[in-house]
Amino acid sequence: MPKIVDRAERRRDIASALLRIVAREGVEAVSVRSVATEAGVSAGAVQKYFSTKEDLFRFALDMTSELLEQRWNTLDQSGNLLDLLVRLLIEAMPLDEQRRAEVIVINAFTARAAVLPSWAEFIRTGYDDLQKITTEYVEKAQTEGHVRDDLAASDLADAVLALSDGYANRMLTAADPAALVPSLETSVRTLLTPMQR
Amino acid sequence: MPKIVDRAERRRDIASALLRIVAREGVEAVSVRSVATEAGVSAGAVQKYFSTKEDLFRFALDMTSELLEQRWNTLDQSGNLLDLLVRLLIEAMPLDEQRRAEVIVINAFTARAAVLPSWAEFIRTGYDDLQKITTEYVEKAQTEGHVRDDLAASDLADAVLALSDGYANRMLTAADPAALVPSLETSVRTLLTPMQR
DNA sequence: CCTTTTCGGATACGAATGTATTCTAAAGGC
DNA sequence: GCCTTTAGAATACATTCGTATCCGAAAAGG
Repeated sequence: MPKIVDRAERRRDIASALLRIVAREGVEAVSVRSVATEAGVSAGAVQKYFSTKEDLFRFALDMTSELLEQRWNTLDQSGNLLDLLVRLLIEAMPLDEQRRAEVIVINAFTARAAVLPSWAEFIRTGYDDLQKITTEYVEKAQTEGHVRDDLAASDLADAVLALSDGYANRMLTAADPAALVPSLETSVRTLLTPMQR
Repeated sequence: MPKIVDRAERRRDIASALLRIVAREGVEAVSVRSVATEAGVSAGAVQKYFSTKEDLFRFALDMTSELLEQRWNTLDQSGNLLDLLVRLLIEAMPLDEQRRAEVIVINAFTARAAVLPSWAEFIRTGYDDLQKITTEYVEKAQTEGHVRDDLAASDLADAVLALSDGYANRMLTAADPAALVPSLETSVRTLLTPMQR
């Protein structure tokens, strides 16, 4: 009896529109109406799928994480763990519009989380998970001898995540973002490569 | 004949109010009215000193840079250049309300710069200056033998700035920001210390 | 074919925004 | 002591915002 649509896909469509706006005009350009226009629907339709603006933002953030994860999973898994880690990091850099949007969205959420306790927990949890995964990754790389083991894996993971974040931020406003990639790679390898080569 | 006030100081007062709001409630809580209330004046007074909201933000950003620079200049200059650099970096971390505000403001501006070309140049120039200064600093430290010289100073400077940025961002939402300081110090020293110790 | 349910467009509304304009109170030079 | 200039409060105004409400259209099962 009812008119049936793929609700999940519709939500992704709308969230994608939000991400495009963020990439092109920034977070402050996001409104229910601007997202609706970008998605080619009315504001009422957006409200149908997201009862509130915060819902919409949360969904877009979740979707961003998933997209990033998907891209990681489809990555070339050959080579040693250090080489793979370097590829993962470069994959996370804002080198095209899609990834620019992701970085900007994550930044925007971090900024909000710095000030809204409820969001802080959300972001912190995500970050802690990432830190944990990275630490385990580094530990494995250490046992395989591709990463120095004279420092704690968790400290190295912190450093790697900070480097990743810092370079990503820098690339957002750099005249030629891609030009920073070699520097990123050098930094990570320098930090992680075992000594006495 | 006229009523006379210290115009420059008044502007700083108002900009400080903005920074306090940013630290406490985030950038989206900043409006002409909220800043006026925080500064204890009317919205009309704020308009008297800043013709537009963007002027106000720009001034606050400039002031932030100056505050940071001032703090650096009053820092203990003893010890070798690597130790001093580590102190500089820790000094830039958001470990109290004042520095939290600075980091959040800079983040907010970077986010805007990623999307508004006119702001991009502003931020980029500031970043390029910082990169240049840091590079010169690293070069000096290299000639004094406190920093490894098997890598280009400019790459090391990039890495240091990225680490600084990344750790600062992380601390914004971390449950215990100060707990990350040792990790930051270890990372920087590991990256910069000459080999064969 | 008709009825029921959902889709999604249109409109309404109060709050908040940036900015322009207007007004009055005060301060210092003549 | 008056007069000019400025500080800064008050008010006004058009926009935009998020959200609530209401409506017609379309689709599928009976």
